[in-house]
Amino acid sequence: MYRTFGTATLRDKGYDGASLADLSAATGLAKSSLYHSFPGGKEEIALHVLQHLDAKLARALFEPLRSKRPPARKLAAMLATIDEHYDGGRAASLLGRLGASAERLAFRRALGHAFGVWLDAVEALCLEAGLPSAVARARAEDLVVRLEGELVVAAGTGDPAVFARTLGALRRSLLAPPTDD
Amino acid sequence: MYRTFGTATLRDKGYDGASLADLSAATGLAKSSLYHSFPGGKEEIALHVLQHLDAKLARALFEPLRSKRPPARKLAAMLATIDEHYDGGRAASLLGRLGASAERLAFRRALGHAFGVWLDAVEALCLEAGLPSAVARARAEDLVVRLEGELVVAAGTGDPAVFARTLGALRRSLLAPPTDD
DNA sequence: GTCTATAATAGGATAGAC
DNA sequence: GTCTATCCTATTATAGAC
Repeated sequence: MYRTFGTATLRDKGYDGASLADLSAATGLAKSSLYHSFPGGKEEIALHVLQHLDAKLARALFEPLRSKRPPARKLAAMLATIDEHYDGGRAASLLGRLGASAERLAFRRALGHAFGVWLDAVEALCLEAGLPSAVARARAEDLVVRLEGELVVAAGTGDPAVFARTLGALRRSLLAPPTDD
Repeated sequence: MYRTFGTATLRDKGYDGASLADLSAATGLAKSSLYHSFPGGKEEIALHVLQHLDAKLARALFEPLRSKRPPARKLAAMLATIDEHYDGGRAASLLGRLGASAERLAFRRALGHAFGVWLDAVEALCLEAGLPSAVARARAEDLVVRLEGELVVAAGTGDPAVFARTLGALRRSLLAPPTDD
């Protein structure tokens, strides 16, 4: 079950950009050794990495919800986790990168599930804060959309600084009473 | 100067995923013919496509600003153009895709410029609507972030429908008086 | 400017020794 | 389970005819 990684390689280079040689170098295992653990080759490796992220997301996002702190605190904790995970906007999104290769139906299910986990966690937080059901879902979508978009724009403009601004905006607005939404 | 395209191929498959064979098929030109026009190979082709998009963005986004219609109308026109360009959320973002290969410094400049053009156009619209300078820039960033993020999430979840919701939200909120922002 | 042909290399994948 | 060696194909790129 291994140094499950290759995660950073796939995140940074994308599915097509990451070669087996890259993954071999990153894991310290020869290519043929990778095939021993993952007979399906690169696709199976990527899938494994995705499922690993899925589990990590579930842990990182749902765990904080179980405490008895007020929703605003939980949101802050959630955003701090996200900030760390994405290295303040400098790291790319694995979900975004692999989503680019989402024609591969092997990835569709896994990606859909991972995004679902994320959206469900944020939605649950919104509901706990007393927002109506429809608003909660829309707010959750908005959070995920803005974070993923932020990473795209940060990479495109070379400026990761705006990531912090978006995190701040989300912290202030996500749980606000519904008005214009 | 050619069927400048290959655009769709690069947008759909990404830089690493699009082979010269793909680009050859898409343009109808033999690979060696592509090298005649673009001695720098795939990288030069991608750069050319990026610059073409840059020009298209400038045309599509700044042109509407020149009319005498009220800002809200201009915004609606801008969003309609964007909706069409991204096929209602079904088409990927070329900027996002090539941004994934932004380590290539050849792309950094071009990407930064294209995003700058887009941001400037939206900022100009916000300023025209009377928003303070800092708010205008932040709103512009927010629009671009949300649209790029929307495309990532649409691809990842397989659901392009939320794109329309985000366009609607932007139409209603982009030029609103500054409050919580 | 466009083509066919071909070179050179990198990529994904397998065989078989240890 | 890990390695070296190898295979085959795809990929980038060039040469040279038309």
